[in-house]
Amino acid sequence: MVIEIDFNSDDAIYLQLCNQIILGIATSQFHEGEQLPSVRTLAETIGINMHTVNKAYSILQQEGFVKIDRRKGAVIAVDINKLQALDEARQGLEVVLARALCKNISRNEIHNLIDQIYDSYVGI
Amino acid sequence: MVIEIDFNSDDAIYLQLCNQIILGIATSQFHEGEQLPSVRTLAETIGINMHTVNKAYSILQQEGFVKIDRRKGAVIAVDINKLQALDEARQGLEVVLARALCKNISRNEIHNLIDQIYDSYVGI
DNA sequence: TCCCTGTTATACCATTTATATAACAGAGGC
DNA sequence: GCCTCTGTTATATAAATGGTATAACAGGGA
Repeated sequence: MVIEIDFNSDDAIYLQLCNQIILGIATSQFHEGEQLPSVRTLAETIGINMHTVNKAYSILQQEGFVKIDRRKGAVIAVDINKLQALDEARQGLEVVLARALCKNISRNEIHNLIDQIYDSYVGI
Repeated sequence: MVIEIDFNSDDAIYLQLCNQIILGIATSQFHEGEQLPSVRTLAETIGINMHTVNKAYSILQQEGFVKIDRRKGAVIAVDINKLQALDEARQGLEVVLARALCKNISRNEIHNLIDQIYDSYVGI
């Protein structure tokens, strides 16, 4: 999977890294058990510091998307905690929906966006 | 409207302030044309610095939620740019949905969350 | 033994966040 | 005119964050 970092983004590099990898898992570009590049090689590939990659991996581990093994490095291993995941999804949606509602975006328009994005992730 | 700031939050104070006010608009606790407290009084009320409030108001102005008048201060004035708003909503949803999909949250569960949140905002 | 892995520690610099003062200009009320 | 309210602007400071740069350590595989 190609990981792209926008160095002009407002988002921190380690956050973009996290999001890209999560997106990769969601779109089946990364599959359970697959090894991610080592912190040193990925840092070299992208052209950033080792510690920045390490920070991203550590957060992904903490959030239950990978497990880190001293031998193999970071391995995709999604830990499912449905209740917690639902709660986090709700919190994220609340922020997005408040903005959308202010801007006169209808409930249906949001539902349509959801379907579009889900389709693009899982394949139609 | 009561504005609550969590000083232990990871989110910056000015960001929490923005989100609270946007939430207030979405839930009709603030209505078009209503004046927000002056930067000094709101800062005093919350117990933070004037410039922190000023930063939040400036961002809200930039994002098209308020207009700032030297005489009246910040006034709720939502500027509707549907295309841009839809695009921003999509970007926000993409991040939330990627995480949700990884954690085995179904499309229907998301749709239900959307309905719940929308209902809680506009009143059933 | 050598090399690869993550881990840890330290230092450094730039940016961001938040605070603290201070002063300025426009507008409204008296 | 005077006072007071608005936002605006300019500094300065302290703390936290983001990112980089080195270096060294320990575990495991070839």
